[in-house]
Amino acid sequence: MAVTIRDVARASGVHVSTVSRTFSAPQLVSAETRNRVLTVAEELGYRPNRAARALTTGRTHNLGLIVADIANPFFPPLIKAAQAQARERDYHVFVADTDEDPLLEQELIEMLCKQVDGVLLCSPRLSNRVIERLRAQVPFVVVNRRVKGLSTVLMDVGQGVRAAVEHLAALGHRRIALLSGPSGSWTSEEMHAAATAAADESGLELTVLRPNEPTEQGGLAAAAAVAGSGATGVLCYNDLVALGLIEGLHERGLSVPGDLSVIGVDDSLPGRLNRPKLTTITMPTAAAGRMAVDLLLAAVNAGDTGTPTLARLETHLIVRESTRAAGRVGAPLPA
Amino acid sequence: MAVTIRDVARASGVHVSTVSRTFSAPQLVSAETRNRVLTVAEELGYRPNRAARALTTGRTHNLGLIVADIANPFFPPLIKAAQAQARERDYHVFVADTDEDPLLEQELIEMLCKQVDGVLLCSPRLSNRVIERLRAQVPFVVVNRRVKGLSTVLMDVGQGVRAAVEHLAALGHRRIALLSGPSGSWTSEEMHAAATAAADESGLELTVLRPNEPTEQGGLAAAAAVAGSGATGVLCYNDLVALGLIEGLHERGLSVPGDLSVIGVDDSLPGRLNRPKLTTITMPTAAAGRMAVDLLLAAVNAGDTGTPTLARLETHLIVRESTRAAGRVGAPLPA
DNA sequence: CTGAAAGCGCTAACAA
DNA sequence: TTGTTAGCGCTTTCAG
Repeated sequence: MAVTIRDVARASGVHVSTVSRTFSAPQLVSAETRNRVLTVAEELGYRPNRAARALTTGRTHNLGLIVADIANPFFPPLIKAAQAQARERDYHVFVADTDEDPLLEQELIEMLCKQVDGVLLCSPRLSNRVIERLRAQVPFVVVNRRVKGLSTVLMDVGQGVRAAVEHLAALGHRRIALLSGPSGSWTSEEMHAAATAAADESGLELTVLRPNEPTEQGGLAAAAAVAGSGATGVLCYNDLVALGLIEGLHERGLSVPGDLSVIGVDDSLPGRLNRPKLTTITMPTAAAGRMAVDLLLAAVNAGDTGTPTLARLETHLIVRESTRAAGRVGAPLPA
Repeated sequence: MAVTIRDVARASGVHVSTVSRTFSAPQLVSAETRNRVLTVAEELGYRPNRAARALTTGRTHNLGLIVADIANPFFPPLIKAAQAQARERDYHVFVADTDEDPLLEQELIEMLCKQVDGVLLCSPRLSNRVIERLRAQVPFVVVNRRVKGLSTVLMDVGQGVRAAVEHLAALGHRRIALLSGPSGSWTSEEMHAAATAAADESGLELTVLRPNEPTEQGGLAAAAAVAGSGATGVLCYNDLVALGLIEGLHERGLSVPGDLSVIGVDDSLPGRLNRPKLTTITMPTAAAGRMAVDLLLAAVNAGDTGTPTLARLETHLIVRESTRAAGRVGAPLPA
């Protein structure tokens, strides 16, 4: 086995508790001994064993990050930002993928919770009831979902959706469609509510098509329904769905933005690289990841006494090339 | 604090060691007591504390997974597969992102190694020397890099590269370019070697442009050089670079596949969704992730006695829409 | 088959 | 400022 605190104590001629202090409360140790211990520790390649430390302190310095699908391009920037932020705070993060399965999600939380100080739940599919039961075991922070009493990071997709609907209206579209996401998705509900209200205000006719898988297949599968709906502008649950839809429309001889305008959500890499470049709603995933970690750490440190924080992050419409004035095939791109 | 083994022991009227056995060596406990303990444990919601267990057994049942950039679409499928496989084996995985920084990579390994039974290094940028020093601390398995004495999963990109070069030759291209990747990348070296050999065999003139950032920016930045090179066929380090290159070529009024044929590597989501759909070399990332976990677990269980395994996974050329016969603008797609 | 006891590596009172 | 002493939750001999 590796070098322990005892080896360092022996080699530097002090008691283990002094070595311990050197690392966890350096100011309680004289500069002289501290330096000696540090030198010896360095020479021996000593690293405190965090698992052992966790046993006495009750703090593992680990976080759990649970996402529905790592391969969905929405998540990687969030994961990346979260683990970077965590590392900055001297925390490590377990990443687990639920495959969009609520049961697996719950099981993962229960498996992980003994090993972490807190869990970050991203767009969870779990029912609020279950989440509230689980929170007795471990602090949670939730991203893109509202759970009473929990700190939350929300990406205010409604904002972007309103802008998107207005954008479509300004381009002269009269009938629009919304390809919503999986049931249980907070984001999808928000989009629905915002789109309904905004369509109403702009006097647009809105068709809601749902539910759809949050993948390119979902979009592809919805192409027929969209084509049959008479809508000329489509707002999709995410970029992948939008891209799949464009593909499916293409197969039917319909062009984007020539025949239909399509808008995605996420501002993901595939959308940015697509041709036509996808008009989309930004989701500040990296910022959300960082913020969620900070809120989680705050919750961890506050114990049960802390008041939950609600962070609302702005989203924006980014107009690119997949939207265009209605009914004028070949018309120039909007300025 | 949560419910411990002691609570279960008390509530079921047995000694803690019996409870312990019930979970870690059930066959040593009579069916009757076992059931009683299990029932009580269930009722109390008891979960063994893995950190405490690790202290005595020396096994954390955790793995570390270190990648250069989570946001690079090459990695998410690998991460997803690895953590799924690990969970299957009752392991959890820490995911850490090095931002392509060798120093950070080393630091992460050292921070993590006390908490994990083994580390999965994906396309590491670390020098072999450092890796060999570190392996004294913790078992490693390496993906897409050869390190003497370590179990390794290699995606045999050379195979795909040869097919790609032959494909280009068959399409009538005479001058081709290779946009290689970052220095220190094993994959890039392999591509270089294979491309050189294959170009030679096919009588093609090969220009190597390097190094390039493994991102769309890298491809974008290389567009001028590619345009100036006189090559009509380009093989890129990965799909992102290829997509960036296509973009940059476009800005210069050059079309793909009309004027130039472009091939990527990875078969990533953005490449599949791009228009033209990218001709690319598959990288079996999911299979690699699963296999790497199994090799790592084997190494963990074998201790120092095990012989390292070398797994070579096949790669293939997938011809899609970004390649076309040379010099015949507007010619039909190849069958 | 079960209990007792020691100890994994570390921290946290408490004394000195 | 440092050493002493007790554990944290669990496994693992060793007896019984």
